[in-house]
Amino acid sequence: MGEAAAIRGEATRRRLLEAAVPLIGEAGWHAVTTRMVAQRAGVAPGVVHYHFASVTDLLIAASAGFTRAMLDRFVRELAERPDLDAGLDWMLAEMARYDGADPASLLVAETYLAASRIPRLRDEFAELVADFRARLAGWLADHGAADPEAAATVLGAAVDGLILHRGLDPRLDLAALARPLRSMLRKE
Amino acid sequence: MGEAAAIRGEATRRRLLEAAVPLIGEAGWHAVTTRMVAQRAGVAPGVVHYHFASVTDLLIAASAGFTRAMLDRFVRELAERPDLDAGLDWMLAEMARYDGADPASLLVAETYLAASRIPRLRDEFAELVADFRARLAGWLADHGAADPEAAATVLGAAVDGLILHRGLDPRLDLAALARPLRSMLRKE
DNA sequence: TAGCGTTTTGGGCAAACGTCCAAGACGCTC
DNA sequence: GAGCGTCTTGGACGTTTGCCCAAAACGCTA
Repeated sequence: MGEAAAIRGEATRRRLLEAAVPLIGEAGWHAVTTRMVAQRAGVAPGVVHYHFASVTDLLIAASAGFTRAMLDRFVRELAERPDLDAGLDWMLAEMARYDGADPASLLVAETYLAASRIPRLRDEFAELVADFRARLAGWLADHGAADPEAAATVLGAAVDGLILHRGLDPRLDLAALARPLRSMLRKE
Repeated sequence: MGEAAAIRGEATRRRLLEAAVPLIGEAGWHAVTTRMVAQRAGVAPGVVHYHFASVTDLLIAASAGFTRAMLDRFVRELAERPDLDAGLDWMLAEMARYDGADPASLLVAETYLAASRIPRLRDEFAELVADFRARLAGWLADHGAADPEAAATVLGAAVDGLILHRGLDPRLDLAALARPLRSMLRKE
């Protein structure tokens, strides 16, 4: 049988996913079309519906995959910071790499919205975020933060919110936020 | 001249805006169509392009108008709270009224995203949010909060972020967040 | 009542959409 | 080289979109 063809097909599938990721951010979830994805992936338009049942299916797979990898990397790198202050500073520096209008930031925001209308995506995304929050709370607890569960919730929400706000005003000074965040985590 | 006609026309224009507001939240910015808005407003499809140059124009006017009124009310009611703790509790209670999947929450999120792609909307929305942040910082300063500028930024971002997160998990306990937020605002 | 300015109507138009499909291309086994 | 399974192609289909426009409706003035 055509084993090489199957491998090549898998590569095409992956290229479609990789092409879809920046497009969701650039054009918006609803504005991504089959032809758009196919063109950026360098394949014929019809190939999308060979590998995916629908455009929505492709977008769900692409956005969930990207977000999962992103959060994973975030938590993994955070774990390497020695204490709360270093972790906080790293988080703020990490966020400074995104201006809120880049494809990665926009993809996450688009996925939040799409999730509110696609149950399957909401379930998957909710699990991702809950897992992220739990791991963040664990790290906070391990490093002596006060009220780690609630603090992780506020911190996680603030990260998403700040990314949105930076889309409106990229000059927003993230480093200046270290002080109030530190107070929040300080015990007693 | 037809003065009554002009008044009636203005009423129709307002009805189109009012019809567009929930639709942006329900269907999503890109999914709102002329015929959809016209039907909900109870008018013929063509009337949209009589009162607005384009669908995008209508959506910009509708979303900006709604957001402005919402933030205004928020700041006005917050000003009535006597101290930081009462203000914080009120904010959390206010947010609990939205489950993150209601049209109002979704409209705000949709507007953030649309703003990233429509310069005119971004400018208008950025001004709204900056003004809100400044007024929130003013209230915090008046009531003795530490680092009011930075705290207002974190607080404002956390509100938006929490609304997004509640769309994924409506059971998220907002009242439990009062403690870390209080710590953040505490002086010293 | 006739004329005028404004608003409203409902259908028409080209363009773009998601999806499908018959035909071809490719690599593999006999 | 023939046959087979998988992947790829490019165009066709019906639907829906934003926008436009001639005609009708309306309230007003003269």
